[in-house]
Amino acid sequence: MKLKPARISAAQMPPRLAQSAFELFAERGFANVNLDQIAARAGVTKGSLYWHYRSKHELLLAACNLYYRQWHAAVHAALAPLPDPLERLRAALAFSVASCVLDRQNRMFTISLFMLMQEDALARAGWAQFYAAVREFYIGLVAAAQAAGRLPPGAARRRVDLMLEAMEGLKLRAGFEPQAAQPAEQQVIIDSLLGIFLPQAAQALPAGMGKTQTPRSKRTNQR
Amino acid sequence: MKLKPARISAAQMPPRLAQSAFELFAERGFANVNLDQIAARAGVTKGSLYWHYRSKHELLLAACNLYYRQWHAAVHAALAPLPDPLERLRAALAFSVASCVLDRQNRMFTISLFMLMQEDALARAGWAQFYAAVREFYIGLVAAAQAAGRLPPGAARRRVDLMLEAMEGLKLRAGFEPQAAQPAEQQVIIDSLLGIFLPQAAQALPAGMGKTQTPRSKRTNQR
DNA sequence: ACCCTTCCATACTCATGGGTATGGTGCGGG
DNA sequence: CCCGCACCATACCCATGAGTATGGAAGGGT
Repeated sequence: MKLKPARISAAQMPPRLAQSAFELFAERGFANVNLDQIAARAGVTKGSLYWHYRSKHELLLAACNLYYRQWHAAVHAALAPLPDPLERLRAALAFSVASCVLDRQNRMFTISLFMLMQEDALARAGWAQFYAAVREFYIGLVAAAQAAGRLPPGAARRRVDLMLEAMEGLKLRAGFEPQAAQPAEQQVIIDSLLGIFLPQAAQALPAGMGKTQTPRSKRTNQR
Repeated sequence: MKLKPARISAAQMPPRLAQSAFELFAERGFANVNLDQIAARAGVTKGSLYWHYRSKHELLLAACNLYYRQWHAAVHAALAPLPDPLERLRAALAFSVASCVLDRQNRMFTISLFMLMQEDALARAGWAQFYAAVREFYIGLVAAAQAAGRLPPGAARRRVDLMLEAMEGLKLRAGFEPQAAQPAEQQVIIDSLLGIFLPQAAQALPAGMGKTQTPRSKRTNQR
């Protein structure tokens, strides 16, 4: 790999370590990676690692922030050449599905992160910020497509929320139903998610809904 | 708690240990619970634990299976007194949201389990079976409500899939947005999930959604 | 040249926890 | 009565891995 142990500037050592950490975390999960392996992948040892980071926890957060920044950069790069609003939305969905749902390593990293978030407020805050940014990003895409008449108008925020929740659910499902995570399924998934923004049953449904009576039952709220 | 160390039949020791394991796992996550604590909660020590289970992994799976059985029993008990199909669906959603989305301990257990599934085929198979059963259960409820004219017909399977994925996504979101997991939100969430089965956009708006018109502001999406 | 700061490698400490070895206790049956 | 098995407690082993102590090499300033 590395032909010469050509001096690596110390200034770029922290991101290099964070990158190594991210790759190993994505491969095996937070709990199954130790600091020696991370340092080794970066071409150094634990002594160097502890000079740049104070703890494994700090490195964990650095790896997360690295992931957030790279994800944003990649999705913006994927959309940059596309002018049409609907195509931009479709491309964003395609990238999200390919990276977040179908990619095993990304899933491993994310689920490890969700586990960490259960007990770490900083990790929670970081993800919350990332998620909010992604949400606003999608709302903007949908609003643009609606304004251009490429999507039926209305309820952009709610539909984006539903879409993101469904995507997260799909991610989890892909973890235990490998057949749902085949690359061949990508287009189906994208169309399905896109269908959330087409509420008019334009999605290959038998159009037979005559009675749409609203339920008015009383609720019993046991448990 | 336990007034007397009154002999506990050895036959009920395995489920007792599995129950203790489940409670501790739900409290702190798989990785943060050791076998001594599990045994102590069951009123025994590790020697006894290893007589009934061969490894922590085996106990893990037993705790999962216990959870699956208890969940099925609880949801069926909640629906038993309800005759109306739509009320049954609503009650099932209420129970699912209360137990799977809003309950912190349940979330902790589930996310630990998803982490475990990434590397353990048996855990994956167990959850896949549970998930399939829940899916069929909901499809039955929806189909019954549709057949009774209480829901617009069509696409029961697809909508149930979308609903379950959204619920899983909500679970994850509740983990890092505590304000979305307040008990007060329960009814909003239930109505929102129920709205998936009412494709005509007749769904009540979730709170905090005053302006439903399409925003047309330009946004700069840096960082 | 010299020192001093930065950066990194080596070798250690030490807590943790899964798993095991072994010995004890209660109880049913011969 | 006592033997033996089922069941459980105690004490141990030991691999793992985070964190630390320490010393050495590189490079810049004076």
